[in-house]
Amino acid sequence: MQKNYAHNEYEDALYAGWEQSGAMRADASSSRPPFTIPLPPPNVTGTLHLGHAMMLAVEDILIRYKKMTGHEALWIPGTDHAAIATETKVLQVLGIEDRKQMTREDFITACKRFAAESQETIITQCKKMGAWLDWSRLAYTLDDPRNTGVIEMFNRLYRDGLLYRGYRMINWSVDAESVISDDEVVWEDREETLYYIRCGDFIIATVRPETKCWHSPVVVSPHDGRYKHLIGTSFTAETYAGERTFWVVGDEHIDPEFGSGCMTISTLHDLNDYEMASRHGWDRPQADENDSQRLARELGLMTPKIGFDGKMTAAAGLLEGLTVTEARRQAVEIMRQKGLILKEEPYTHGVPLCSRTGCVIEPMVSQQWFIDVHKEFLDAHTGQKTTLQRLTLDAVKEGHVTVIPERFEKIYYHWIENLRDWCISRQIWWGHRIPVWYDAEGAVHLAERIDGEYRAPSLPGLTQDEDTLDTWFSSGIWPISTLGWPDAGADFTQFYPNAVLETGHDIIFNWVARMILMCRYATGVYPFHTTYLHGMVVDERGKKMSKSKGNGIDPLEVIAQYGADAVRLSLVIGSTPGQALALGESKIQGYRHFTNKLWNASRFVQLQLGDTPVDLTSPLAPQTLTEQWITHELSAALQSIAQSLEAYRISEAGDTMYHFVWGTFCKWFIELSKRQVRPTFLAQVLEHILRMVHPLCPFISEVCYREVFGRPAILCTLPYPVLDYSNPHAAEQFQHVQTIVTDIRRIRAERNIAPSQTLGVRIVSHTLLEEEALASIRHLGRLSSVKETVSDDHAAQYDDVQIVLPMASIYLRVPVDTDAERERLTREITRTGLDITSLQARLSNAGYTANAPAHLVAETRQQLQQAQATLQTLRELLASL
RNA sequence: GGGCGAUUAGCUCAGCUGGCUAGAGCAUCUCGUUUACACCGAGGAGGUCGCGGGUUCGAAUCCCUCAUCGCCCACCA
Repeated sequence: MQKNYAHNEYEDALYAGWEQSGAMRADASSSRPPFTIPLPPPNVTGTLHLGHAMMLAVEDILIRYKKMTGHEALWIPGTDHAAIATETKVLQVLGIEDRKQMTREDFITACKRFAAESQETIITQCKKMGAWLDWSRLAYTLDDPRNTGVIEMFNRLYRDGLLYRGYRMINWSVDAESVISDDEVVWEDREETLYYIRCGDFIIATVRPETKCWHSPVVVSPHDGRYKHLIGTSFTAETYAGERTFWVVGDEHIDPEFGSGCMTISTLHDLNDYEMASRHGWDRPQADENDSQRLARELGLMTPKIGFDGKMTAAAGLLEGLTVTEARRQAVEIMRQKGLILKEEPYTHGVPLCSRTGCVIEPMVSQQWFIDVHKEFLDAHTGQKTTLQRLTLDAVKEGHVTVIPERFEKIYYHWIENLRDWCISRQIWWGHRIPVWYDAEGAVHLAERIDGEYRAPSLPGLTQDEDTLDTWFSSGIWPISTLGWPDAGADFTQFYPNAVLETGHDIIFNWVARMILMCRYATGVYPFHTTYLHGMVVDERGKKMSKSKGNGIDPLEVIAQYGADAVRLSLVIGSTPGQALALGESKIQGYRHFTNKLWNASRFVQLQLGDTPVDLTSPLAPQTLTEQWITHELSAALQSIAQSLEAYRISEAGDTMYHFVWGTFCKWFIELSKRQVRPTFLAQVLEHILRMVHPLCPFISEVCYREVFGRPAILCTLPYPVLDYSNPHAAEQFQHVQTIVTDIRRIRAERNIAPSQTLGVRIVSHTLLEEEALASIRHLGRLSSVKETVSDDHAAQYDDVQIVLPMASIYLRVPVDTDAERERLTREITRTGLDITSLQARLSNAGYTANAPAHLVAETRQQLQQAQATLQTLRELLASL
């Protein structure tokens, strides 16, 4: 073995070996208990970022651990076609502005080609992290089996009456030329101008002057003394687009304090205005209409001012055809000239933006497909009436799905309780085309399933809906579609429901909630029992990483530099679910040192072992006290790690592992092995450690295993080590050894005594140390001799430096520097005195002795006794100097 | 506007249901070429646990007020 671990020489080859072995493939006919994780599918067009790296690390640790503890672990990889994201990217690559410059067929071909090329990239990159994925089950949201699932889901919802097509106000992304869901809208505070515009005798305040070009009600508060007597009157007034008719209406929505206390409305371009219009019955013909409703109808209040191309319509008069931005500029200019603008003031407010393209969202009214989440239907699985909303809420409320961390449950409830119908149609081309065909009368026909495959209905003269499905529709059935649903094959039977869904907390709504909704609806069983939400990875100063800021860490670069294991540890240790993780390169470097440490520990074992064969099948049989102690510690560490992992406390498990390997095994046990060693035992301990470390550090653990034991094992297929060994006596002995050795070392450091200079030492202890413990002290403390007695009858030898410990006094035979010694003793006395004061205070408190648990009180008493004895000895020492 | 989280050593963070002198890693200081490792070893320094109250025998931990930072939801003509 070389002196340093060269990860680059091993990682890719190891991964290739795992793949070729076939061991990554899960067996659907296995009798072992299943443990399934669906990999949250990265976008096909994406490249690996730290969020993916975090996800892969966490899930891989769980999968490997579960596999090693006797589960049939299945981790299904896949990618997402990422509808709008991919379209945007493909348009960029093709260098065209609008998909309509191509035929639908050609554009989709271009998307397919791009997706296919891209997918290879992300898959290769996932492998770099060491992910134990079952590539034989690789899925893609747009492949045939998943397509079947999508259509099946659509048809079932339709037949249960849970899908409807209707006109609604939606978020229109002008650049994507599509509706997008509320979750794809991001709000940004922008400083714009609030214009005060003359409208007859009224002054209206608006940030959207370009929309003030059409007939409209002037809406005022019904309680506003300034205007309420005018309600019901009408008038004509000048707008930038010419003379229009206005009529005064009262509505509670108006805040008399804001702006001028009145406004005109744009029914088709603002949600509140649209709702107001429908509240007042302006949006449809009324049987017994009032003046306001008549005007609305006659003057065409429901006339669009902005088209789906983002340009002004004929309603804008001479500004027809301009973009909204340009129209705003020119409208203001015209109104200024006409003297209609009375005041302009800066105004900061939230502006809705498209998260995919960054353009401003135009609220528009259009015909879309929706999932009705509030409608009651008969749940085929329970025979009960319910709603999709209720099913989704019950998932967490009734404990079918546990959310980690718990606080996200509240957030989940809040969101589901306010759940709105889900708009699932998109006006883009890349994705699952809505599986609906219309006949000449507009009646809906669904796809027909023949020989397991869905086909267009056989009736002639049908046309398919032009739109595609929201990308989250196919992601929503991911936990079942990856297992072959709607067919209840071996995979579905064996591996459903999934165990854990692990993802970032940013997509709890648009993904997690929707999977719960769809999968429970489709199968009657909730799709996973645990949702683990990892935190977002941010930079060292807590800022979001982004390419534009240049503060991002590229996982591939750091993997190349420090190794995948180090990257994994740095993402997992010190990271709390749901909590942002600040990651800097120094942290990764730190864990690189750890992997190198493990490498060198293995190297030491290899050197000790030579050609001696090791029987790795026989159980660990400690003989000496030292061996008993390390076995005890190893057993405790294994138990602790298992407990942590079972409870999804991965950081805690990593921390325990790290400290056992470095702090206990390397720092103490290997050093002790240099005095006396049984190489086969040492090797066996290492072998346990490598298996223990494997889920966290799959590469280095396996490399070391092969190097030391000379056999090409795949650690993931071996059992996770379990030791049921406890030896409190050995543990206590070495607790003393460690304390005493540390104190001796401190004195050496303080007195500048060279390590090469050996010292004599005499220990007077209350609990006798075993011969082996004494020998260990002699070895680690670099001592020439160690003597031990129980009685302190030689305490008079004050030419020695005496260290006073609770369980022993240690006499170090070194030249005494009186001044230094006085200083040290005074310091010790002060500290012990403080301890005594605090212990006495605690014990003299009647409440403490009465209320605290008995063992705590007894412990305190004992501590006080020891401290008092220590103080006594220290004082005598000081006095004798 | 509503909600959630964070605030602990110079930096990044642990600290689970209240109970040992509040812990790690990195950085820093001193010493060190002891037959795995300088990507190392030994030792040290460094914290009134954001502020102020409260509950309790006992609070970093539970409750309240405030402050700062961050996130989420809703949304303002």
